[in-house]
Amino acid sequence: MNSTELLKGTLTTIILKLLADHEKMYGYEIAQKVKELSEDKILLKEGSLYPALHKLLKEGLVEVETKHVGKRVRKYYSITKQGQAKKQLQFDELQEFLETIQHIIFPQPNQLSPHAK
Amino acid sequence: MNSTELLKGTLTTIILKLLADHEKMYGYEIAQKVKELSEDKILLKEGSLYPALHKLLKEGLVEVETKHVGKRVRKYYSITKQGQAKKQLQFDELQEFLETIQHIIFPQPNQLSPHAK
DNA sequence: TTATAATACATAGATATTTGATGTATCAAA
DNA sequence: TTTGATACATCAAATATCTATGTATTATAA
Repeated sequence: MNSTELLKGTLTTIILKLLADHEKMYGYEIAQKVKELSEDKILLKEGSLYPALHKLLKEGLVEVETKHVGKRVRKYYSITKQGQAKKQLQFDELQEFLETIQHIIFPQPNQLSPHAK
Repeated sequence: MNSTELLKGTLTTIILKLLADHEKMYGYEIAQKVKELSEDKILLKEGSLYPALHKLLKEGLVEVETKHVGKRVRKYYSITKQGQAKKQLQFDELQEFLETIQHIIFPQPNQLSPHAK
């Protein structure tokens, strides 16, 4: 019931967003970026991240390229055209959801509604 | 992967919020209210609502009063003092989460930051 | 030099939430 | 009298994420 619950449904959206912005990133890098951008509030666990990436790959929303750095392997992921489209869909959905939830939970009238019902 | 995923973790927050505002409501009424407030975007299913109410009851966050309307039974729920406190905690968590997620996903500078990084 | 932490991948089992399906029953309206 | 709305309820299934665990490399600190 900590805020990790709230994360559900947003993980792939976040990943697609980062890949849309960065053109290629590897798993560990994504996790670090999320940590950084969220100011340590969202800590992606490997057990969430890697399966999510594999799923995105299977769905054709990202593609992967393996690189060897020293003796280490890095798997760079990049977003596909399909992934871009999916990202947009998820953005719209998320945007709408955020508005809806704020509408319910924090019903302060916004800038343009002088007479809230 | 529809927006119902996004709902996870917010259901009890929504219920507590409505009960905090309305002092007593019965299940069906809650479902209708959510439907109304969300403009038909969030449709609470019975299979989600009733178990959630039962759980809140068991945790002492709400209390219940049975009323008979004609031959029908209605169970009116009201929020407890504990529930109020919990609601506040969840509000704070949600608020923070919404800010964080918007920070990641929709990084447009808001009204008061002329020089976004 | 050796232990520890960070980097980098991976998977399996446990957990929790919600949905879908199904059930009972009352009441109002067509 | 049939349909739809009201009003409760529960269970099996689906889904997503986390915890825990594992392997291995590299850098840093002791």
